[in-house]
Amino acid sequence: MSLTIENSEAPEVRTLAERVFNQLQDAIVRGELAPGTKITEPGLSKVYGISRGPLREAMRRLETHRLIERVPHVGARVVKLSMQELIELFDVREALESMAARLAARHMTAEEIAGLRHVLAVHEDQADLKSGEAYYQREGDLDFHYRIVLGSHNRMLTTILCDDLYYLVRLYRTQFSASGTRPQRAFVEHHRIVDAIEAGDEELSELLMRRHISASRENVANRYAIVLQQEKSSTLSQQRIPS
Amino acid sequence: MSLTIENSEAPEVRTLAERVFNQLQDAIVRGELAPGTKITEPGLSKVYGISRGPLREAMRRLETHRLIERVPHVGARVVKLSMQELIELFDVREALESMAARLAARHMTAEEIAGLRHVLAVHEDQADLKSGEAYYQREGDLDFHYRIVLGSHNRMLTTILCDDLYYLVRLYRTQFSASGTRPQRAFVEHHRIVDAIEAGDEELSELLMRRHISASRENVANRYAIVLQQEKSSTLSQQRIPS
DNA sequence: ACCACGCTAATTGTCGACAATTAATCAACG
DNA sequence: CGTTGATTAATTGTCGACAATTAGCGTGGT
Repeated sequence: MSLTIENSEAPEVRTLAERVFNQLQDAIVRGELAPGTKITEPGLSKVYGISRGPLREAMRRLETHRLIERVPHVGARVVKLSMQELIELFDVREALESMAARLAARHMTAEEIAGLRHVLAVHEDQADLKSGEAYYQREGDLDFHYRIVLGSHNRMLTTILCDDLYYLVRLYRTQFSASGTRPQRAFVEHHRIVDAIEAGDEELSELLMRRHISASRENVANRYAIVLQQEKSSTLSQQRIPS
Repeated sequence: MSLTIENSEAPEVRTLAERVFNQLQDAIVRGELAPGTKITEPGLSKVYGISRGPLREAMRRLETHRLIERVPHVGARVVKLSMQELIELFDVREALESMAARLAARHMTAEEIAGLRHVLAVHEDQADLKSGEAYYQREGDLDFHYRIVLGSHNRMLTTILCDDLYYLVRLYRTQFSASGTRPQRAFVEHHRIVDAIEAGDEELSELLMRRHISASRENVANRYAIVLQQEKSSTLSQQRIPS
């Protein structure tokens, strides 16, 4: 019947390494494993009840996804994210996703565009319910970008963005606990991007996506600057209690 | 003097897995392992005289670099490159390297720019010696792009381009045995890009790099179209010899 | 009191063997 | 003769143990 849909509730990842990789990935992205936490192979192998073999493979995959950092003969620890790297991530996203929008304008099918508009509608309703909160909006925003990347019909681009970078995006959002964009403006921008894609306007699609992500970066940068100042003053007020 | 050059002849890869990974990577990129060749763990472990443990790790790294393709419980084989994927690679490069050029115009130091001009000069001399051949020119061209990416001072961008994609670029060049650009025009374009970077003109640097890679893509596409036609007629003439 | 050296404990790197899954061959049947 | 089925061989996935390297700690000397 279908080619890619699994038959029942358990798609059953074929290998232990893959399963523990997914579990660890989720644990890191959701913040259950704090950044900077040292990861030890015997420890995790006991926790997950598997041998060190598959676990090493899972850790190697986590390393390539930049969710953990390893140094030979020393060990691995969950990535500690810095503002510098967050800006870098936004620059990479700006480059890749603007290209994705251009290709989406060229290749996206009518069905895919319809799905995109549907996501946007649901997205908007949720934000109406809890206006300002924009909690579920994060996943909606991610879904929006995700679908445009898929719409580029560029396998390499899709792999880099969806398999390699989006986990980092989510990790940043949890660690900095900041929603990337204000719903109001983001909605408008999202709609304009879809309009451009539907019109097949490659140049405009690319330009709008570029501005959209650039605005996100500026917004996050400003938020973070404020947080930095708050922590700074807070630290100063607590200086009377050393150590 | 330089940041990325190792201190002597043997930087001493600390682990067996890393060494065999480098060896396999070289073997694949240089074409010693033909595309589509099936890779078997016991076989390679005997060839390289190591156990299957480190070898599996090396193969996993090769997989993430897209140099081999693996399917669970079945095996791995060297990537078979298609024209479709080559175009995809060029699109990704266009997006990332144009961003790199923009950031390079913003962040590149005087020393780095001087090094870039030096590469261009050597590059040109070699092409003067063996005009038309453009054999060493490939490495020179790669070195040029490499340095601009480093000049972006964006660690994430550098990792994606230099560690993940450039091996694929080299692999494509060996498999299709086609130098990406004609030396004449490439030289001019390279010089203009460096000029723009030195002038700190972000917009122009990005635009020129984008055109440069786009032109490369068109050139390769045309060459490949010709090769396709040749093979087509050649196959037709050999149809009298089946099997 | 401070620095240097050696030792110990823990973790990573590596190895060989066993179990599970897959693909292919061969035989039997329609 | 084609097709289906089971058996067999090979490869991958997994495991536990051993070796190598590192970091921390304690001791001794200056």
